[in-house]
Amino acid sequence: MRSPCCDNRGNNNKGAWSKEEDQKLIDYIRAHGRVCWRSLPKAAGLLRCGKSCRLRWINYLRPDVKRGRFEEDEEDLIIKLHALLGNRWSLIAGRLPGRTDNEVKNYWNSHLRKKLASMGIDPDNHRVIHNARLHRSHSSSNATRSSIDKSTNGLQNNSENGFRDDDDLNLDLTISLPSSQRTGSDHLQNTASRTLLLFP
DNA sequence: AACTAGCTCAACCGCATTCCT
DNA sequence: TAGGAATGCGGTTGAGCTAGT
Repeated sequence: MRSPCCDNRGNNNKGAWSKEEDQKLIDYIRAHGRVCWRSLPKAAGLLRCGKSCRLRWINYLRPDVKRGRFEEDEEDLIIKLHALLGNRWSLIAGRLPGRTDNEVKNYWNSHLRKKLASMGIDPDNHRVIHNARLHRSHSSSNATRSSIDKSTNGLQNNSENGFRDDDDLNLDLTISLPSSQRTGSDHLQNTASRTLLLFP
């Protein structure tokens, strides 16, 4: 029905990007700005599909991409946001300047899932596993855990907001983007009355 | 030194959503 | 308003690296 967004006719490169390809993409975007991704590869002389170029730019080549280890406060923020938003990686990443959705997703799956599990918290729904052995010896784990307790249990028990104890955490939210990305229409709005301001 | 298991992360894939005519 | 094109998103894969045996 719909034609594939990438024509896999066999003349497109796949796999890791070479330095030359990176440079071509950087040079082209510097010269022309962000144009149509579909036409970019041809115009830039790249044997890649537009999707691949977009991903490479957003996740790796963008000048404002922050690389390296996640700070402890970033970890806590990811955990809190995941408790509220679920696997909405792009929304979570939008709250972490310089981080990409792919990076956050990878970090969640490789580090934070295990961290929460080791603390006796189900990483999928952020609820305490009652019969789990809790490891409270690690100080950062304690801090993280207590923050999660506040954010999740606090929500669950927030009767004045009308939340029931068994309310699902997959809430509808009103979320404003970081100021650098915000536009007049750039926000998600829910029609229900449950509005959580994630940050004051 | 050689092998293996586990981990990390860049990249791919397919579906969903938005945009445009 | 419908339908196709373009873009965005989240799940998954696999290559490369490292630690353990």
